[in-house]
Amino acid sequence: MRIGELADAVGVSTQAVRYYERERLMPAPTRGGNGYRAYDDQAVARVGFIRTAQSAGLTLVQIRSILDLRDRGVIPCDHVSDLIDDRLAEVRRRMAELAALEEELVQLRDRSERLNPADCSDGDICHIITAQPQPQPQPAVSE
Amino acid sequence: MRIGELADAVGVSTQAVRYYERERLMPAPTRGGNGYRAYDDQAVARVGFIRTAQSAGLTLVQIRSILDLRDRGVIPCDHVSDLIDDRLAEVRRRMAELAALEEELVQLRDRSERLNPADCSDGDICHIITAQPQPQPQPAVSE
DNA sequence: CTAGACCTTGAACCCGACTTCAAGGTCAAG
DNA sequence: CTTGACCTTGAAGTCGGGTTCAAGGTCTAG
Repeated sequence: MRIGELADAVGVSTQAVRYYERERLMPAPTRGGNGYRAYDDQAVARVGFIRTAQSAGLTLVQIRSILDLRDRGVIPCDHVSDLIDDRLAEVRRRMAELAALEEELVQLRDRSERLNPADCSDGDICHIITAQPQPQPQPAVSE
Repeated sequence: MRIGELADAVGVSTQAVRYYERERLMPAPTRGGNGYRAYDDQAVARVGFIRTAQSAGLTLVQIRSILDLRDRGVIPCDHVSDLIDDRLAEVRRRMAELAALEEELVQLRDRSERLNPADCSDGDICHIITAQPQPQPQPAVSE
């Protein structure tokens, strides 16, 4: 199987497959006489695993740590379990942040409906969003 | 007021202030005889506005669009209102995504507790995370 | 007069997961 | 024999919001 077929089979780009190889998530494949990469079904499973793990929100570094264990013959389940727990905690933290942000946005929106734009004085930029006192340097809620 | 005082007053770094100037969120300030930037209270309010808008999750490009209107003498409230609505929709979309991801992770975690690592065959990488059929190329849930 | 705390500039670097570009080699069909 | 679809490599670009580095100039206190 060539790289394009592998990529099509899993639904990723060929560049992504080469990228995984560079990043050592995929082993260097055997090569045909023409220098083309040759893959077997295991490679399909491996790229599939990578994508599934990614869809669970694991980073490529984390996924590589799983694959490294596997390649060294260690059953990675305990490690995977830890990573899932970490990720779950992170997702919940993030959800809480977003919930707080949502509330703030709803308040801003309500305010924008209550206030008359004509009252927006020249002194401030916009009366909907007004500068808050800066207790801690709040680096903003990133995505 | 010099740049360090402005930065301290708002709680940002001096580099961030210069960055806002480069990105045209802050106008080029007047300069003292020594070439130092000189700011007034309006500048403090403006940087404060930027940070507050950022904490509502607006991007610098969006914030600049607000400031541009203001600088051209247009009351930006309607535009701000639209941006807030957009952002709110985005946050809610994101929360829904995260909720789905959370559920997936909980299922994975439950599975990891049910399954015995010893049953993890050599054929797959890890029996907790198994490749799913790939209907649409799922580019993973990004943060 | 010198130390140190400020200020100036431009350029490079950071994160992650790729994509894009450039410049070529290979192979099957017509 | 050419077209076009594949494949190869390495380097660079993308996104956002800055930070870090390098190499200086300025000002104030002691």
